[in-house]
Amino acid sequence: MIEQEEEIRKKLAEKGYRLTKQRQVVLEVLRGTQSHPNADWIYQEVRKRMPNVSLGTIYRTLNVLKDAGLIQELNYGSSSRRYDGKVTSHYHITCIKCGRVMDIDLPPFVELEHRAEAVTGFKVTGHRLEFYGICPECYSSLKR
Amino acid sequence: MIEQEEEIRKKLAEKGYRLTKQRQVVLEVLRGTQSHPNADWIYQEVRKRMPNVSLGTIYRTLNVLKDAGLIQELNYGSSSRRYDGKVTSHYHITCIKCGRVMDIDLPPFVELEHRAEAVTGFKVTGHRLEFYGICPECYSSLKR
DNA sequence: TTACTTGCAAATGATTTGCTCTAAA
DNA sequence: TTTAGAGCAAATCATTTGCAAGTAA
Repeated sequence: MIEQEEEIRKKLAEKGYRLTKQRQVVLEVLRGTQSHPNADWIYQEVRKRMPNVSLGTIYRTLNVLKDAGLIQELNYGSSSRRYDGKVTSHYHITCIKCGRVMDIDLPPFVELEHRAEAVTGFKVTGHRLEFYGICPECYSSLKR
Repeated sequence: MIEQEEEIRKKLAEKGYRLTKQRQVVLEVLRGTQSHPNADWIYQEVRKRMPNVSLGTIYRTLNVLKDAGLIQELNYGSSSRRYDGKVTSHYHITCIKCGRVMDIDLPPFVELEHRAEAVTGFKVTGHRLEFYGICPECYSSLKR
């Protein structure tokens, strides 16, 4: 399930980074949650295993992991950036009541990029699609 | 072309806001540009016409105009929020080389929301779709 | 007249950075 | 052994807020 340590080391090395204990733990924390946490939440989790880690290291680590293609950054919407241990392209939906972010099980709509390319003249390299709505829990509490 | 002053006043009044000179000028600046500027750029522009305006007022004004539905906030991606004088729903494309943001002339894909709703169980209220790519200018300079 | 708004400056929150020491390769 | 990385604290950047004075309705 979890990517081999050597695989991770290799991806880091390609960008000139080393594999450190801190980077390993951040990655494990991110892969071990369904939530899409921000730096501070990750910091609290990592501290449980490494009490001396600093928030600055968390930020630096997240940028390194992102640069190495090991994690994904989801910074649209809220005031702080959120991270995702999944790197395969997929969409998210945010609950406008409780702020929860969920993965959406839909394949990427590549045809959207073709249409954008045709209309703009840009060489389109990617897209981001974010849905907003009310989650089942919040929806039922609205009716109560 | 430009919405009537009374129309603007009405939209503000619906939310309990007054129409002030500052709000008028910010709105005019935003409607008078094709770019999708951030608060600081708007501040510089407004200062040309109102030298005593403060940056705090710009921020407050942008939030008021957004709340009244007179402008749109585009805060995904870059470190500072960008604003758009158009409120009709449309998509954007960002050049990953020069940072330019352009409007895309495509109708909203409402069927995407239906598919997300079917898959997640959320009551979907909206979506945001952002494209990334290389603009024609940057693309041709790459080949030089 | 009376709230709502402004300008100003200080405060806040998220993220980055400089520096010295530590540890990965 | 060499050089990237960690921890700590200070710095930075974008945005918000408290307050006294100004102004739209």
